[in-house]
Amino acid sequence: MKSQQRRDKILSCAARLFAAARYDEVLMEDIAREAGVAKGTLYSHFADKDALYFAVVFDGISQLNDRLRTAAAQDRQPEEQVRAVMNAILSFFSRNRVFFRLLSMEDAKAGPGGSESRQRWQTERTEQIDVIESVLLRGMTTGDFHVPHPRLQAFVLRGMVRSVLTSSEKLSVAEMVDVIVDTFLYGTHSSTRRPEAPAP
Amino acid sequence: MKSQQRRDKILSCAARLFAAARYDEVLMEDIAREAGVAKGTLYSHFADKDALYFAVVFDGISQLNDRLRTAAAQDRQPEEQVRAVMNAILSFFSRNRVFFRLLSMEDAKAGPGGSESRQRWQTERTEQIDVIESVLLRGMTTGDFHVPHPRLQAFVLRGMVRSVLTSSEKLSVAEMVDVIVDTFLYGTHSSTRRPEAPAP
DNA sequence: CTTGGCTGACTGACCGGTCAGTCTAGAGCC
DNA sequence: GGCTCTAGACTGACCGGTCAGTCAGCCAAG
Repeated sequence: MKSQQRRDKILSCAARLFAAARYDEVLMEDIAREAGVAKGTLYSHFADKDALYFAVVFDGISQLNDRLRTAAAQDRQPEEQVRAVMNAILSFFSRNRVFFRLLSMEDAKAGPGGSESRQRWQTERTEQIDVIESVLLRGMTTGDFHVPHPRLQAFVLRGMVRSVLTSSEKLSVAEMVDVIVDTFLYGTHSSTRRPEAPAP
Repeated sequence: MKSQQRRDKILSCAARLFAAARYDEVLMEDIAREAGVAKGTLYSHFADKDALYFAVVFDGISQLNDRLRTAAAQDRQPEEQVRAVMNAILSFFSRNRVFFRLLSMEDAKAGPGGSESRQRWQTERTEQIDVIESVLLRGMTTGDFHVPHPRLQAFVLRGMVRSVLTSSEKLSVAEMVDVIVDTFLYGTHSSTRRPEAPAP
């Protein structure tokens, strides 16, 4: 087995374990056993436990951000663009529940304080907000959206993904996208009229 | 100093420390020093580190849930009730940033698996959703709201609090409530008309 | 004097990290 | 092809620091 494959195997096993238990409950030995290598081998790929942990986390968020950027890059009608972005995040996470837990946990920890890794995390997360915000801003310039606090509402929109995935309601990705976009764009007050659903 | 006071002091110091660092980075000795007691004393109030940790967490969520229930109990117009509920959560968290971090972190960990504590956590969190959902349902019976997925959208509404607090935008609690309620009820699409703001 | 809570030095399990030894792939040579 | 040699990746027993939890003694209050 090639070195790269081995490294990937370690990363994916570590991801599973870190998502399932507290940092200090996950032993380097467990990761090694799970990945089918010796403990020492972990240290020839990663400097220490922390480095391995963050390698996992950054692996996840990079994949996600790539998809996000791609989805936002296509130019379409603003509403469709919001849909595309939400769809990108939701389908990534529902394919990779492990990363959903992992990134959620990391997110909860993130704060003003900061090691180097913590700062890089901040950067990557901010980039997501930038992307979402830019979609909202574009919707404003076309006159489609009315978004008085674009940045804040970008946070809200991103947060909706987490909320929907956290609820244990069983919906398809498409349905989740619908609920989010519908709620975010058209609200839940009866006075707001949303587009008619196509007749059956 | 009375035993109860001492216990409370331990709890509040532990809360601060657990919010600021990873579980395994917080030493029982640190908590003791901070609280001005000896390490042994911790063990006369709490069975072990885990018990202390969960005491902190449940202390926080109980306080929050009390306020939430109270806020939802008053009967007013549906929109005002949503405002009141959001206001309760937001003002609690902005007064107790520590609990915000702590509960967010715990939330990210929560999942299907479960020790006894984890299950109790699940119960308390579910209660919040029940309260919020009931407010939405009531809004539907009065015809004010249009909420096709009440439970899911209760999750969304609760999640908005986190999103807004996570964004580092500096807003007052009242402003945050406005943004949340406005977005949730009236959406961000230009076709939706929200009530006129009162003239200056 | 007794009691009950507090103290903090102490213990030992535990686990991150190391490194001397082993194994393997493949280069170089006959 | 077959043989040897070497680099460097892998192994896992071991080490040593760390820290949760204990408990013998202390002290203050009744």
